[in-house]
Amino acid sequence: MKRARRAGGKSNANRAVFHVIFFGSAKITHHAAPTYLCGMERQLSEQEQFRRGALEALRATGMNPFPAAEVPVSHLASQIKEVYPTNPEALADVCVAGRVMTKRIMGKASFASLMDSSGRIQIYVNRDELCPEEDKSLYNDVFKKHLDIGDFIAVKGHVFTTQTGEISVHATQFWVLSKSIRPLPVVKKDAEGNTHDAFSDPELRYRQRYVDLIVNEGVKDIFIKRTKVFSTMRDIFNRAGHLEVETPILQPIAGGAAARPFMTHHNALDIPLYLRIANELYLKRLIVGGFEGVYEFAKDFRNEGMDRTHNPEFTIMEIYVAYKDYHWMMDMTEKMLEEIAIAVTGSADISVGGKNISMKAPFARVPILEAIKTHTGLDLLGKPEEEVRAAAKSLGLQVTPEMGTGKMIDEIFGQKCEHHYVQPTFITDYPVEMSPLCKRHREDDRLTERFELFINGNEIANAYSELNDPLEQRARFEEQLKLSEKGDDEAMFIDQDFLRALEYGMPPTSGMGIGMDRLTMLLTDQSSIQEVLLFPQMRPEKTD
RNA sequence: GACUCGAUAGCUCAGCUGGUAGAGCAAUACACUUUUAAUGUAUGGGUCCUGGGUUCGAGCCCCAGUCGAGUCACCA
Repeated sequence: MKRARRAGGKSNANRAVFHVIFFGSAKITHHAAPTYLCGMERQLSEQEQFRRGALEALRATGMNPFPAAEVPVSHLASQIKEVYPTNPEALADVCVAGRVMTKRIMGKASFASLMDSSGRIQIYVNRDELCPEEDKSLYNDVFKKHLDIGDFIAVKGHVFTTQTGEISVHATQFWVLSKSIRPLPVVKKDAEGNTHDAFSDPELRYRQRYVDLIVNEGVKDIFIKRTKVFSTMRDIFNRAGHLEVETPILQPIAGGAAARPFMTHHNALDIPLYLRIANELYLKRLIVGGFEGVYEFAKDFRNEGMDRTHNPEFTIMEIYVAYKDYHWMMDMTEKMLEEIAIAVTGSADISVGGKNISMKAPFARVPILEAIKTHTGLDLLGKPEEEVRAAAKSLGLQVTPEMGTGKMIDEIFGQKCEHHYVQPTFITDYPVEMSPLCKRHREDDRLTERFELFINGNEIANAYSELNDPLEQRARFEEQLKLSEKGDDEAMFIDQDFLRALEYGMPPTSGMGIGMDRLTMLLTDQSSIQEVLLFPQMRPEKTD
């Protein structure tokens, strides 16, 4: 009953729209009446006033500038361009809908281009075909005067090619779907493909991402590719039988990483809560619980500085697989990244900032102390803290007394080695002090079974053979506590529940986190994280 | 957090030595029935980021602030 009534209402509305548009014919005078300025808190620009005038003028013809009815779209712009060259007869009666992006009026004939989700298509409108009767107001007033760049319209007609060879829709009917009352930046491209008057101010582009997506070619494509990165990775994991899960974002202890958290408060429980900085400890609890492969695309939050590669909220994919080690994880990762690169860019060879990078597996594997030896000549394997400190100083690094061996080695690698690894390289076997959640190396207990993957000099992934000895894990947390007392504000908290879980027993497990934003930056050749986030964090706009 | 650069019309940008605020696109009006950065003619459009100061006079010089970009620091 309810459904039937709704369906009936819809088709009536459809008829009503056609009726008012094609038969309404009030004489239109164009001026910006002051009535619709009443109650506006903001001074309107001249162009906004003209557009509100056009909106009222459309209403004065009896037309609804914001009709409710479903639009009977038959083709996307891209489909028309695809089909026409081989089968033009199939396009004798099409209906396309989209946003008006350009308008060229040439007296009794006009061109406009419509943009839909697939791209642009030109439409051609001829006065006497649109208005075969005496009354030419639909063309002279509605199309020529009240239709603006940015408006949504639909047109019906047949597809043809113009004298200059452009596939176009020869419109015999059109109707307004939604009026735009704010002028859009008009970005033009010339015959040589040069862009003119680009909408390029980064502040405006990020704050008004909707405008950026409309007028800047290629922006949509970055986000389509971003989604492709996620969906390809998800497919690979699902194919392997791993389970996608969700774990808490509000956590009583922000664990699993070294970072300053955002803090919030739960009113009913009257307790502080933290926004997660990682989900590692929760996913490992699930391995304890008997799942053998779990993963999550997790929004993490870190209350730290913002720059070209850091946004306060960002996305990490973490995966944990039981009975595997970090060698297995490297094998899996390199194959996966090759597959994703091909899926997203069409090739395993990608170009990043003018550099050619091969994402073809296998990737190089270099122990961190070997990397330091190669790039500094210093052999730090098994060296006591004082010797490492002296080495760091000799390399011109700032070292403080509270920095342990691990931190200093990390510093040396970061400053002197990291940027050399442009081609994908697994840096392995980090000192145990830097990796409190990672299992000791099976052959050298000063090291851990850990790797970080570097591509284009940036860290993309971080993985371990996970530490599953509950007593050693407790001891490592206690080491962190000491670091914290020494003044390291990033040292980890002790998560007692996580330790309790490990005490029940966790199978040998390998885990990895991949920075999804940075992976997307790499695969879309973007040097700023803001270009791969739809809505990057910004300071609030001033409101007056 | 430090340093550098920037903010002028809807968009992109000029603006000289401190002397009435400029261009292109967009807009408005007219012309133009296959154009495409359409074209031609005419016209309108400004809190020069904000607040102080110097000066007869500030878009421009000085001070403070806001917002953004870049570099560095921080950041597994």
